[in-house]
Amino acid sequence: MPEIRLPNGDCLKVEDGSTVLDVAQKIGAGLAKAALAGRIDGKLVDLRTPLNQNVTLEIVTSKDPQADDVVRHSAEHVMADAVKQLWPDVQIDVGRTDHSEKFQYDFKIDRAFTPEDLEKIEAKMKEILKSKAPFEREVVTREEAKKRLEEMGEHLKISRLADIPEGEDITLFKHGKFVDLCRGPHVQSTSQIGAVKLLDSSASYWRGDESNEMLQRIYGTAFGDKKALAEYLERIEEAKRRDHRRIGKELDLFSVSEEVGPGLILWHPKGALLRYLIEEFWRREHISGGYDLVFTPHVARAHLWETSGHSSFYKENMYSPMDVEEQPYLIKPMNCPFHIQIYNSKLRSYRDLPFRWAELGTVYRYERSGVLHGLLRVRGFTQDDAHLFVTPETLNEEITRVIQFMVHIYRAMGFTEYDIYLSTKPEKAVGSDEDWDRATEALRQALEKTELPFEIDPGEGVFYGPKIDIKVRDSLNRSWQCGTIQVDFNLPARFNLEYVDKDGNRRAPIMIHRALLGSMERFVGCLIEHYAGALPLWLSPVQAVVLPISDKQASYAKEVQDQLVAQGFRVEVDLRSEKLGYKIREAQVQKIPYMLVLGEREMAQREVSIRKRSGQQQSGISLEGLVKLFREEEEKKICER
RNA sequence: GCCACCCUAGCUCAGAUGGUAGAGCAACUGAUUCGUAAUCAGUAGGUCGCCGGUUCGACUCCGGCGGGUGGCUCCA
Repeated sequence: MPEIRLPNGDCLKVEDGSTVLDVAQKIGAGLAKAALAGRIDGKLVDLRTPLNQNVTLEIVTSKDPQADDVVRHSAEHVMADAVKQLWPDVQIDVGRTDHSEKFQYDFKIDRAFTPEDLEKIEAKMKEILKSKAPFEREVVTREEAKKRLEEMGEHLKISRLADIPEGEDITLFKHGKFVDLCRGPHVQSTSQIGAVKLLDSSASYWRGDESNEMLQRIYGTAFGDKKALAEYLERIEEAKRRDHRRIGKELDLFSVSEEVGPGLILWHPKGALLRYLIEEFWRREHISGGYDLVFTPHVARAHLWETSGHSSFYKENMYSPMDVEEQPYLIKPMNCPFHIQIYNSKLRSYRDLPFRWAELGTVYRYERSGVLHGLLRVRGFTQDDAHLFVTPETLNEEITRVIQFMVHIYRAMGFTEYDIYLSTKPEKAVGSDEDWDRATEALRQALEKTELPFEIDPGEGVFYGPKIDIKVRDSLNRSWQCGTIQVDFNLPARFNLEYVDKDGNRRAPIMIHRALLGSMERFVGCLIEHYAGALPLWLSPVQAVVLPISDKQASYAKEVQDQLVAQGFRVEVDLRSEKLGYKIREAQVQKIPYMLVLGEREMAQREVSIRKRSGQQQSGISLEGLVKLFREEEEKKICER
């Protein structure tokens, strides 16, 4: 008789063949009713999983962080069921529930689902939920599973059978008449899926490979109750309101012109000012952080890219060569070979190392039309790049230093939470396994030293080396790929980089490639969404607008503007003969941090009244007081929203 | 690039079944001088993304191209 250990420390003896659900029933009827899944030794399992050995078991109810995943996974089955009922010839592939609050399922069908189809499917799903069909689990042999799937005409699914490792139970899950090859976990019955909503449909390649046929994928979400769904939909609306493309237009920050070409950003004056402010901060911090700034050209002879390996390993992202006096030249997709040329311009000594060379380097990469997206994915962008040339002795120390510097910069920009990934050797790669191991190990050790939590992302490194990717979390808890740190033994070898060591021997330096913000384009897009356009004072293109109540205060208004401008602030004045409410609304829509209201009173006292974009008001502020207030807020870099 | 959808005034959007277009906001002009998110009136503004086809006639139907959106794949 297996012994089951419970979270409260209790031990429970159960009969052979008892399931997770049986245990829930034994502990309490109420708990059994609320049970959505189990967790055995930390791993999520289906309620119907038999307990054959001594384990630690936790019953997952709606309060569990993973509860929604179970609900969504169950909804996946319900959706596949609904689609099969509506289109009996459809073949199901697989579903997926990730942690993005969505589930999906792929279908082989010779049409694309329309929004009306989704409505029909959703209606059918709701019928199924009402039917309160219980989920049933059946363990079968491989042959039996194959036979059953063949009978159902699920040929795509049969190929998935081969993915199940030998020795693992092959389980079929059934609710109503619908049977699916699946591992679970599922809720007890469809009635526990409180709310479903289909979100979208699109095509996707079978097994994610673009040489395969396309399947139709439907995305949906599900929650235990309707309130949670409503909150989710509200979050989606909020994300739409913050869309940097929308805010970028509203605040007149940037645009893309069909005439110029897709993925090529035009920075309008206010957007350019925002970028300038970030860049100035970036340059100052780099100089004080031990970096040197460099500038390099936008094109180089094709030969340079052959030496670097880009011509073979990065070809699909590079634009066609141009002819310059019968020599082929290429537009740069990366800055590294140029910095390498600077390194190679003279003989280097170990005493000179490390070099830390930073450049806001504009690169051009061919991105397929379908992937372009606002400022986040473009064809021409400026990386906040740097290359460090270091000796093996200081490699780890330098990586640690880069990570710490990066965190410092992110904090200043208002980002305090990160997801960090260590990406290892990809399939297409240059260099020996030994170098790759050394480089990967260096990154890992540096990360461990900083005590920042990270995950391994296998096979996701760049062709010349492994990397650390840093994603910042925004105010909606979404994560954005920004920084990257890469260790590289390959380019130094390809370009024969060397330095003279203490003993007089020549050795190869190691390169660290790194970008913190990623690119100015992406980072500004990210900032806009993080702050919903309400940028902190130090980054606001317009920091304050002076609003005289009537024409009588016009000259005083200009005087206030002039004085603040003279103090280095970015201040506008609205002299139009509009009512105060109108001017405030406009400033509010423009997300200007401070509105300075001037009427008879203020003019007489030579003061201003302030209204923050938060709605907060304060009157009787002297100009000196205002300057002090602004300076302090700029210094803090923190934004009140 | 692939799949689906979309493209009407600067912006947001209306415009069954084919008969060459409208609203709100913005802009401009005038009046208003009004204390914390929209004062009133008037004016102007569109070869309905582009090219071709069908038709007596196309913003509406068909085809091609361009651009966009959501995915797939890829990525700073």
